[in-house]
Amino acid sequence: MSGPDRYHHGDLREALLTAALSAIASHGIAAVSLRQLAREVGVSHGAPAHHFGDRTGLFTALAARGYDILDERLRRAVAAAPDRPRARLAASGKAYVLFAAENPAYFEVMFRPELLQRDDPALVAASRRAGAVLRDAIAETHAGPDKRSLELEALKAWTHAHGLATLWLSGTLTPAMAPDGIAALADRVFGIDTGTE
Amino acid sequence: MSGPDRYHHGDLREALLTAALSAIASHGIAAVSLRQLAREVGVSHGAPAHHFGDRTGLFTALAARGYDILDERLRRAVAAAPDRPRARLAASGKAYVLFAAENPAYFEVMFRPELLQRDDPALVAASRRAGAVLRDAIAETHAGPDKRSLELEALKAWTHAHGLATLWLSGTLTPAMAPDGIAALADRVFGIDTGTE
DNA sequence: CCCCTTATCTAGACAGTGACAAGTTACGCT
DNA sequence: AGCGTAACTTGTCACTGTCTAGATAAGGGG
Repeated sequence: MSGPDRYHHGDLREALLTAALSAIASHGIAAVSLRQLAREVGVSHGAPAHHFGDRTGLFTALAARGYDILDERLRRAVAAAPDRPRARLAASGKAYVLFAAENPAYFEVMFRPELLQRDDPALVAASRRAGAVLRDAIAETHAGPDKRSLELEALKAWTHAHGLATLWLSGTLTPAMAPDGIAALADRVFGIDTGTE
Repeated sequence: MSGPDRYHHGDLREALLTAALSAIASHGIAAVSLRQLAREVGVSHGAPAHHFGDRTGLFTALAARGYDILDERLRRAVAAAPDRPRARLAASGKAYVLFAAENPAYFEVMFRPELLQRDDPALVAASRRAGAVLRDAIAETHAGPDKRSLELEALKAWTHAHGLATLWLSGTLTPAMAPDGIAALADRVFGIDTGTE
């Protein structure tokens, strides 16, 4: 019962998720089909439905996992940054962009609401966790309890990082704009001093 | 030959484009099918292929049209803004976000590279035209010929506007972040003085 | 007026898809 | 040992994009 062709796969859910991830990375999210994934994993075309119910169920599970990874990346970046508020903010912005650049498949699925079940508990929880990191990093930049302006600063930082990430991933940025890679570009955009300016 | 059921549609290409636009707006881009569009327009399922060749051909034509509208919006905003460089820059950023908010279907299709033929001449030309407006608005904010820093400022403004637009459209922004609509939010993010701060 | 070229559209077929329903197999617990 | 249930298979349905060959209309010489 340990043969490769046993009835029970053993860890089909995990196998499907990783297969989906690499399929998105190599052929784009639109080209991912449940049947193809099932074929790659060596399972019948109806099997995925048991674990994810739906096509959106699979993508939702992937997105939740993506938020977890992003969360961890942000926390590490903030912890490693110099102990100055602005530096922490810039570090988290850069970490956000780098996460997107290094995990395009996760990032892509995370912001495609039509492919997600947005009220899925796991997804909502993971998303909240990651969002809190960014907001905490912002909170340090403000001494006073000006909540209104704090929210605005958080939003500015988020939109900035998100815009850079999506434009980079969509391939819209010309090579002239990013001659030395996304990391260096993020440094410049977020005003991180690398000695080049 | 002016009956509603004549063999030649007369303006099938245009009819398909507008049908696609409203279909995207109401059911999302993933739910748009060539066959459904053909059905709505009252034409056989193979007819669209003649005008667009491909599913991506239709979306490419839509995207090019979107860039033209964005171009015009940006030009008008810059022209109407106060004659101070920073004000023009903020106005163009706001116009970018408002274009996205008011034309979600166009905006969505414009930044979905997997649905587009990115080397289509009409698309490339329209995209270049719109991009030039933003860069010109930036150029005015810089007196010196510091090309490097100019490119950076243009990129910052673009990523900022693009991030805000995509986050707004994806529905990721919580209502608490934008209690008074996207226009007011854009004002705050771009630092346009509306008397609230 | 007829013919022929060209653009436009129809009709049929094919492989592939997501979803659903019903049946089959194996695991785990008592 | 037996049984409940989770895991998976098999078959089917309506639908999709794309390809093909054929039908129809419009227009321009002769």
